[in-house]
Amino acid sequence: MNVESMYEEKSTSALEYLSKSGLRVTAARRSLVGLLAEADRPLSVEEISERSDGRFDLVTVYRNMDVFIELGVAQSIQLENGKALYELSDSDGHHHHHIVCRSCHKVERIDFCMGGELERFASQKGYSSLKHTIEVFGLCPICDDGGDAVAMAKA
Amino acid sequence: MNVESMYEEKSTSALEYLSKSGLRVTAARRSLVGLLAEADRPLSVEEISERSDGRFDLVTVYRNMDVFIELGVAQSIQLENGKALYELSDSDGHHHHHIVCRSCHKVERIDFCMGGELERFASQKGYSSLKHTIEVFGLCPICDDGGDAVAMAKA
DNA sequence: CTGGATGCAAAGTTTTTGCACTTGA
DNA sequence: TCAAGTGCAAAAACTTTGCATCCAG
Repeated sequence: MNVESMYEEKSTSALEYLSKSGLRVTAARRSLVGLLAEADRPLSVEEISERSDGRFDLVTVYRNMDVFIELGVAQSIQLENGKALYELSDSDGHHHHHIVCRSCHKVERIDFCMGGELERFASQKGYSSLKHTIEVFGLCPICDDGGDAVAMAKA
Repeated sequence: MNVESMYEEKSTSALEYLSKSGLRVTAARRSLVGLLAEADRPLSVEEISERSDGRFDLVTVYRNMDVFIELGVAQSIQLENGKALYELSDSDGHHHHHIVCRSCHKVERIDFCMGGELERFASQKGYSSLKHTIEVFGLCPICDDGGDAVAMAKA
């Protein structure tokens, strides 16, 4: 399978799920899902808006990201500064986490998840509808070198 | 040791650390640290402000929480909605995480941390200055019962 | 003393809301 | 058809900045 058809599959399954859930597959939602599917990394609201090229409004991003997350079609990463990045969920339900560079905001995927134990613990405590977030923040190799220089430039 | 002296110890060690770091121990910082030490759970900026009873300004909360976090004296929890809660770090450097009820926002402490493996992984990838966040979100036993009722009321 | 810290007011940023219009099912 | 979804504009919520004043060291 080539890369394009992978994106297509990801989009299609997300849109089908919307439809099955009784929600409409609008032009804006097609674009939004497509754009997220093609992105090689989680995007901020601002980035999504930039890449939309006027096909839909900022408000539509906010409203639909809420919808997508509620539905489980997308998920968000909360950065240290309170801003969020969004990405489509893996269609196979596979769960993963991220390493985020706190300087350049590059996001690297960590393809394993150790949340099971945590959720089991929470479950024992009587909690339901569990979700979890696990993110690692650090300086990536590139920014680590440049880091001191940047710090000095600011001083 | 009674509860009050525990709070006192927590505050004192945080304030001493400020001082050692060359920062001033002001009245506002005393209050702020004291208030966080006495709280039985992480607080939002709004809650901190409410509990300050006019002893310091909202701006002072923002500015000092940044300082405290930079220093490692406090840490934040990013909620699903992008808002943050703040708490003093354990003075022994012991690391812990939380279960947050997504309905009533009650926060329960999870007294173990499985972040070591993650940070090791990130470290191997060349990342430095690592930190991680692990939070579990769910409905607490109380809200789980009420949950349906609330959902119906909204519909 | 004096530079770090604070308070107040004002600006900047991000997110939500209201409402008329459009459109997918 | 006609409610769900959208865009625009305006409001609300949240956070940061500038600057005069204050006070901890």
